[in-house]
Amino acid sequence: MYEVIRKPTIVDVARAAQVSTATVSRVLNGRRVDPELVRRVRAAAAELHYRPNGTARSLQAGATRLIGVLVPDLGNPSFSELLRGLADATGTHGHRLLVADSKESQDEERALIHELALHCDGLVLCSPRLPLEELARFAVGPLVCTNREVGGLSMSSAGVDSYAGMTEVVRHLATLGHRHIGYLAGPPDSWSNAERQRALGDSAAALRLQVTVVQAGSTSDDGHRALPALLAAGVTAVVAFNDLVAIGLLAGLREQGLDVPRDVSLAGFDDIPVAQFLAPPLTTVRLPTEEVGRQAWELLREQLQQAGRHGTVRLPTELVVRGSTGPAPDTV
Amino acid sequence: MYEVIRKPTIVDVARAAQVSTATVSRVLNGRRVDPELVRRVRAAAAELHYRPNGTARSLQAGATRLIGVLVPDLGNPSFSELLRGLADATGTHGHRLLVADSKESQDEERALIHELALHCDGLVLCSPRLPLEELARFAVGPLVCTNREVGGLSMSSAGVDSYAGMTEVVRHLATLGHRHIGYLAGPPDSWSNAERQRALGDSAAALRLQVTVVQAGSTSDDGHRALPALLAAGVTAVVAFNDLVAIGLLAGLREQGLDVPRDVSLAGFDDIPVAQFLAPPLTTVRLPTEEVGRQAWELLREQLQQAGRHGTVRLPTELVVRGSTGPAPDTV
DNA sequence: GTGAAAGCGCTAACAC
DNA sequence: GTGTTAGCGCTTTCAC
Repeated sequence: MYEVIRKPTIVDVARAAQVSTATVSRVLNGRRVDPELVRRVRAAAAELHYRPNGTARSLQAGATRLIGVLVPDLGNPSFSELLRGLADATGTHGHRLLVADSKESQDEERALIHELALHCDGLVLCSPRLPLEELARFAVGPLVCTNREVGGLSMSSAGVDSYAGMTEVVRHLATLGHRHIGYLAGPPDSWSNAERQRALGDSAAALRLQVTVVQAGSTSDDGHRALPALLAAGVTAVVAFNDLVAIGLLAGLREQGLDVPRDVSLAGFDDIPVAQFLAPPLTTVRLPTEEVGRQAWELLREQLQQAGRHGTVRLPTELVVRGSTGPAPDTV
Repeated sequence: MYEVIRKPTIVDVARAAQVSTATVSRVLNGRRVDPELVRRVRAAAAELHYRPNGTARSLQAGATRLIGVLVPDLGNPSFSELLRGLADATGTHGHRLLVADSKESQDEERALIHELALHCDGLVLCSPRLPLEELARFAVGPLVCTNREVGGLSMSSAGVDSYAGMTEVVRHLATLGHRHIGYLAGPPDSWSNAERQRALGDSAAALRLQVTVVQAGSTSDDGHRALPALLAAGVTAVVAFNDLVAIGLLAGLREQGLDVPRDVSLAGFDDIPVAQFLAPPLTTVRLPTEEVGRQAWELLREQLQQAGRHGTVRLPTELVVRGSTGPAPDTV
């Protein structure tokens, strides 16, 4: 008996079991087959350490059961959470995730979308940074964007209502007596950021508040760096693009000997797990990020079942008031 | 001109360009071809919106350029970081990541490994929870484990030197005068946890320190819940399985009116990004997690190039002393 | 330099 | 029930 060097195929199993490849296939896929033959096939497969080739199956089936996911930054906990929701939902339907990180680069994003599309049945683009008209070109296959408006294009969209969330947090701050609010802006290409900034502008106008926008980013370091500009502006409350940014700012304020919320109130977006454990616990707009992932899969599944059937899901946010926001300090 | 309903294949392009499929293939893959034909093929491909089928390519090539990655919890920032390193490294070699989350379940882990293996050229198992002997059965293809000893088995291993890290942090605490140290243990199946606990035991014995181990887990909630047991034991310093757990405990201590580090010193593992922004900033054992991901790819790549060629990489840790550890309180 | 044809490993008609 | 065979879409000899 000679060792098979190359990986055993269904042909090898068939030969060893003295049956046809069709029978092997049937046994492997649980079709009705004579018990004796089942036994022989099973034995041969085990003997040869046979493992079916997924690629060949996919080619034959015309589908890979792979879903491509593109995120701007794998390190951001809020994308991890989305990924988790997505992995969970797709997993129950036997689909797996092909994950790529565009590192906030539009060029990478473009290249990766092209590449992922070759291997996947559908694509989920998380907070894509590419302009809408360019995204439209990829809408040839099943496609869902998260946290990104898609206009009337033939793709689906799942996201949260950032506008309402921001409106709510601004109202909360206004109620506490704050008249000058700072905003630590997120990545310039981020649609969520634009949406939050727009809501802030609208709310501030309606409530006659002053607003100072400082460009930050999406990480704690970005928030930390933004402190000086914020202090110079003389705001009494700050809303950060996300919790990570808020955390960086919080640390900076503490280093300056400023107390939160006595001297400055602070709120974030996301409600990442650590938010509640900070000192003070962070007031934040909770986003159902994991649920966005699950909804994205549902939308994609609809497209998979019936091409061209796209929809939009916008999930509500919830203001979680904790210790980092308080009454505005008395002003002279 | 009728619309092609099914996706256009290389045959459609060949027909439209009046050339053979071989020529189309050559053009697509940048082989030498008559410029005029190149033009025609390009035009036809564009006209038909042709996209090559990645599955067919993979089948023909005998490789998918897909790497399966299994993590116990996608929500844990330290796995995100590893994923990032891995995505980065594999990406530069044209490989993509097939990601699955076992949710800390051994059954899921087993099932997912089987499934991933069908579609991938190689596997990276992050902190696998399955017993070693079972893992060995999967070592038929290229395989790398992270943060897991693999004995003499035919697989590679990339990880950090948890033992040395724990030894260092214990010495640090002993130097500060602590004589009774608490350990918030991680997931029971985690090899890293076992390693850290072993190091703690050894160090404590050498330094004649008392140790109290409290079972926690890997999340902040786990750390938070462990507080009562720890207080009852009367420790003056605590080492947590990871930073997340430490954060939960830190919040709990604060709620009890206890000051860190005046009343209790606290240290974690990982040095996740928020660690430095906490109040007080967290003393922790920094693990080069992203680098572990990169090294895992290098080890896998070696196996891909030459079957059976496995190795082990153990990266050094670094104690980062911040504000959460201080002198032991005077004891009566 | 180009085309015809074989074949990657599997499944699904289709005959028997 | 089981075997034979034709593909799935692509790349790659091998002739020409």
